[in-house]
Amino acid sequence: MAGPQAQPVGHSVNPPYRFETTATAAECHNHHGDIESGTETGQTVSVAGRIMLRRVQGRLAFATLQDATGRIQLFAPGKITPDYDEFCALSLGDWVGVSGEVMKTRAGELSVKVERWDLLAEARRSFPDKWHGLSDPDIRFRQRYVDLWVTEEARQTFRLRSEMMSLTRRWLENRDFVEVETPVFHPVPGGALARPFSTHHNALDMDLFLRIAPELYLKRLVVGGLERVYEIARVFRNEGISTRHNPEFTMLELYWAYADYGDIMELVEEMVAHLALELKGTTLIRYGGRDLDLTPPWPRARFVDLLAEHSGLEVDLDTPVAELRSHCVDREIPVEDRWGPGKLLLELYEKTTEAELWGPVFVCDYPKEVSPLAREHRDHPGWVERFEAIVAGRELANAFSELTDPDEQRARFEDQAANRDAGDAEAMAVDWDYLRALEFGLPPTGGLGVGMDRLAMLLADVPSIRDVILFPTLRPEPPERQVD
RNA sequence: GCCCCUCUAGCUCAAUUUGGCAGAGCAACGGACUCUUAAUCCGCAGGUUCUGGGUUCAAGUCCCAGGGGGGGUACCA
Repeated sequence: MAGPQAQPVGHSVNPPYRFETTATAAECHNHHGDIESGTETGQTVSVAGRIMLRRVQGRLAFATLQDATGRIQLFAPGKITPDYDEFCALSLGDWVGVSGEVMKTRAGELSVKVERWDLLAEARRSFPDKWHGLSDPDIRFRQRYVDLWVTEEARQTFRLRSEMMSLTRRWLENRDFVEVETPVFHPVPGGALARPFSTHHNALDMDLFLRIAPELYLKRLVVGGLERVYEIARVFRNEGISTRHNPEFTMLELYWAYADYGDIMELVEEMVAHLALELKGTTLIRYGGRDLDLTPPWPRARFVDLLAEHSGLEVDLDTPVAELRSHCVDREIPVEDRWGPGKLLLELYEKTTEAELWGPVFVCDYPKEVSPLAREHRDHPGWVERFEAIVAGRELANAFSELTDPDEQRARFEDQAANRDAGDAEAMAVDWDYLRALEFGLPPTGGLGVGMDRLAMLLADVPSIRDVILFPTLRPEPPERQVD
C-alpha cells in the first residue's frame, strides 16, 4: 500500500498513542497575538497538527503547523530543539505534536518554540504543491482527505455546512419541533415522484427500497400525536448526476399539525433568513456574482400567473387538452398520450418559466394531477395548496397543505398506480398502511421539504452540489489507478 | 442517454501557426546557511504523456475504439 513514493524518514517509527494538546493555533493567536516582536511570553503550550511549510536555515529552522483552527509557526533553534536534524528532515504533511514557549520572532511572527516534539504520523505520500494546491477536481473529490488539508475554501464550506445544520436544529427545537429518525428501507417507495434504488433483505427474503423521501412515515407520526415533527433525512434517488443532483442527498422534512401551506411559507422565509443572518451576518447575500435578497417576506406568485407572464399563454386547467398539447409541441416539449392538462401545464411551466425565475419567490398552487399528496385548493378546484420556493434560480423547498382525507388519498394513489402500470417509473405505488393511518385521522397539517445541500450551496456561494458533499458519488477508479 | 471540453513527473503547468531527442517550478533526495514567511543558493534524481489499436521514416501532438473527470443537455421535485 505504500506505493512507489514511500520513503523512510529515518526516525521514530512507532508514534505515541496519545498527545495532550493545551492550545490550538487559533488560541495561540487570540491569547498572544499582540505581544511585541522579539519577546517571549513565559507560557508553554502543546500544539499538534500537520507541517505545511518548512524553512531550514542551518542551525535555526521554521515550520508552519496547521491544525483544525488555523496555522501557527514553529521556531526551532538547533541549541534548544531535541533531535534537531530529524526535526529539519520532517516532510510536508507530517503530523507532529510540539511543546514549548509561545514567543514572537524578530520579524513579528507569533511562534511556538520547539522545546519538545513528537512525530505523530508520517505523510508517506507527497503533499500537493504547497503554493498552487489541488486544482484537479477528480483528486479533490476522490481524495477529500487531501483536499481538506490544502484547500482553505473547502474547509470553510464544510464548516459552514456543519454550522448550518446545527443552527437549523436549534431553530426548529426552539419552535417545539421534535427530531425523529424513520426507516431508510421502505417496502413501498413513496413520498415523492422518483426512481428508487432497490435492495434485498436475505433473512426476510424481501425486496426493499432505499427511501426517496421520509414523508409518509413522518405524517404517520403526526397521526400518532407528534404535532411538530421533523427529520434531516438522507434520501436516495436513482437518477442523473449534475451540479444540482447527487444520488444521495439530504432533505429536511417537517410536518406541523393545525397549520397550512401559508404558515409553512412564513416558516421557510424566516428560517432561511435566520440562517443567512447567523452565517453571513446579513440577508442581502450574493450567489454566483448576483444579488439575492432573502429578507422576509418573499414575494408570492401563482403558478398560472407566472406561466402566463413568461410564456405568453393564457391557459388553465379548463383549456382543451389538444390545445395544451400543441403548445408543448410548438416548444419541442415531448408529450405522452396519458398526460392530462395538469401534467401538460407543469411541463409548460418548467420549460418556459422556471429557468427565468431568480427569486426568492414562492410559486403557489400546482395542478392536482401532479401532486398526489397535497390537499385540493380551498378556492380553486383542480389545483392544490402547494408551493415551491425558488431561490437563486433553483428549487429550494417544496411544501403543501397535506391531503388528509383517506378516500381521496386512495383515489390519488390508484391514479398513480395506473400511471405506473402504464410505464411511468416515477409514479407512486399504493401504500395501504399509509391509508390505514389516515383512516385513524390526520389533522390539518402543513408539510415541507428543503434540499439542505442546495441551501448549503446557496449560503456558501459555491456552484456545484459536489462542493457541499464531502464524498460525492463517483465512478470507481479504474483498476490501473488503484495500485498506486 | 446524447453533445462539447479535458487527461503530460507526487502537485501545478510547458512542449512553435503546421508531427522532429518530454521540459520547468514546487515536493522528494544530497549539500550550504541562526529571524525565515511559497526562505534562498548549489547538486541529484524523477515519465507506460489515461489504456489499446492505426497512419507515418518519426506521434504527447493526427485518426479509431475504450476509460476517468468537468461542463452542457435530456431525465429528474
